[in-house]
Amino acid sequence: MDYFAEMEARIPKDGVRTRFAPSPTGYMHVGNLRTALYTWLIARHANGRFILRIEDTDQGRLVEDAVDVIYKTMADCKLFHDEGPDIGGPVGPYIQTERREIYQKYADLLIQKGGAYRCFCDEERLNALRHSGDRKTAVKYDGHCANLSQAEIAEKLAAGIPYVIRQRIPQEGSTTFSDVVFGEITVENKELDDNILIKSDGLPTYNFANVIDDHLMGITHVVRGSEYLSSTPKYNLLYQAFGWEIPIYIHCPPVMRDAQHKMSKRLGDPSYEDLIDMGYLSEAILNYVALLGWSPRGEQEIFSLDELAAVFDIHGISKSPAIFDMEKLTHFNSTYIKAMSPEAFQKVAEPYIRKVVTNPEIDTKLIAPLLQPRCLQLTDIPDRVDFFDTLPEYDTSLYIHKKSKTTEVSSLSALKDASLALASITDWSAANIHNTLFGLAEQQGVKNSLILWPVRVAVSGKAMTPGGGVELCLILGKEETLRRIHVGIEKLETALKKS
RNA sequence: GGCCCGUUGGUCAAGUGGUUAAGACACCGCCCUUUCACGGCGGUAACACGAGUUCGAGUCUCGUACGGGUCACCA
Repeated sequence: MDYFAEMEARIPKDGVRTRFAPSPTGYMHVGNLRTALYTWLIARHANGRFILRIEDTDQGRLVEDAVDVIYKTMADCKLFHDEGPDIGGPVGPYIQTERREIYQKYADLLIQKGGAYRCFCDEERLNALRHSGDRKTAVKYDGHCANLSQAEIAEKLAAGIPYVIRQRIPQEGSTTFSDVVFGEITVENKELDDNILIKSDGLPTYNFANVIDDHLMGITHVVRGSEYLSSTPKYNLLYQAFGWEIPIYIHCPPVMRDAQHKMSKRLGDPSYEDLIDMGYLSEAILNYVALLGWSPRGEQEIFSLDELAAVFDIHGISKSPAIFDMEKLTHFNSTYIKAMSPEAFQKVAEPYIRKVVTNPEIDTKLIAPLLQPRCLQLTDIPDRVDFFDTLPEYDTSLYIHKKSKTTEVSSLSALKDASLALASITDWSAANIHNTLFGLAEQQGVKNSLILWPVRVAVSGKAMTPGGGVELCLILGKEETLRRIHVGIEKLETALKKS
């Protein structure tokens, strides 16, 4: 068996195989994450295999540890791959720089078949060519080296002139391909350029590597961004030149920051890691992103990864770009937070609470349940619970609540009564605090809020708190509660004396 | 500029010739309530424009406008 037959023989031919093929940039774009998700979903839906391939052929853009970011993100999102650089597989290597030999052999084969040629043009000539037209019209490669004689080629090779390998595009006819999302697209071959397949450093460009790898790795569904739509005809010509079967194409429209611009790190848009740092849960991000450009049949919006895999249908992917809406993500996030078990929430909330609540006397296990139903992002937490540690300075106008008809005067008397009543509690439990304060209201024949509002303000110093007065008193403990109420009484007395 | 693609409320979107044009987020109002929130109920709001085909068009065709992609030894 020759080299090519051996390579062919390695290709698995058992069902759906998809691949996520990021370049290691050091972070995960939201758009990339969505592509990864869809790719994973297609494989899982079909009980197929999901492959991770690293596209690192651009030596100029190497980023330290960038591959680790990819592994970490994928694992974080539970988008586990079946084959990849770290775990191997039948059609490795899965890192493009380790496949150099393969691309070179196939490029030589393509030259033999007439589908490619060596080009010795230097940068200077190419630049001159590019600027030759009137600035507005793009200039294709002029085919200067397309028809060199064997003798000329041998001579240049012997002289050690650097060269690239270019795709030879047929001058006549047109190329049609079919995309699951965009339908059938036809372009005239004369619109296509003789793109570079192998760079002078010997590494392939995306244009070549993606075709070779997708074929050799047995990829059945090619999922990628719609920016590749216009070069897909060239890839098809490559598949044809090799006599290979063309995969199913699924081009996804971009994720936008607004109607004009793609989301971009440079414009300050958050990457996946940024969103995590902003207190979003990866499950919520994934769920939101799944629906950004794809819609299921029914009206369900909340899906676990497994549920998504079960219902995901590539025909539901939309053609038009979608604008990323942070507010809707936030909605998904709060929904996921509410759905967590109290234990799970306690665990993720703990570090955020402890950022500001350093007093070891305070039990975070009592705080977390108050936070859970009203937490949109985990990063909301510190600002909401900081008062447990130290009572903030506050203005007595907080005691005035129009709806409950509380005033500074009524609050002063409520606090005095509450202070007395609470002081007599021996067993500091939620039930006892509740009965004491509500009993007070009943006994005085006033609305509950007339007592509870001032108590809550006095112990928190805030207009907004997680939980009501009873919960806060319980968490703070008897001593601290009474101390804070006395602070409140003094504040009110001073304020009232002034006026 | 050439080529390719897209266009349903502010946003995500359903819709495949006949619908009161779904649903979700956001927004507004009401209710509940020991605050805010949560929750419940209700509301405002859309087929880019113009021709054509058809008894009938968001759905088909053409054009216009607007927007995007692409035209690298980047992916």
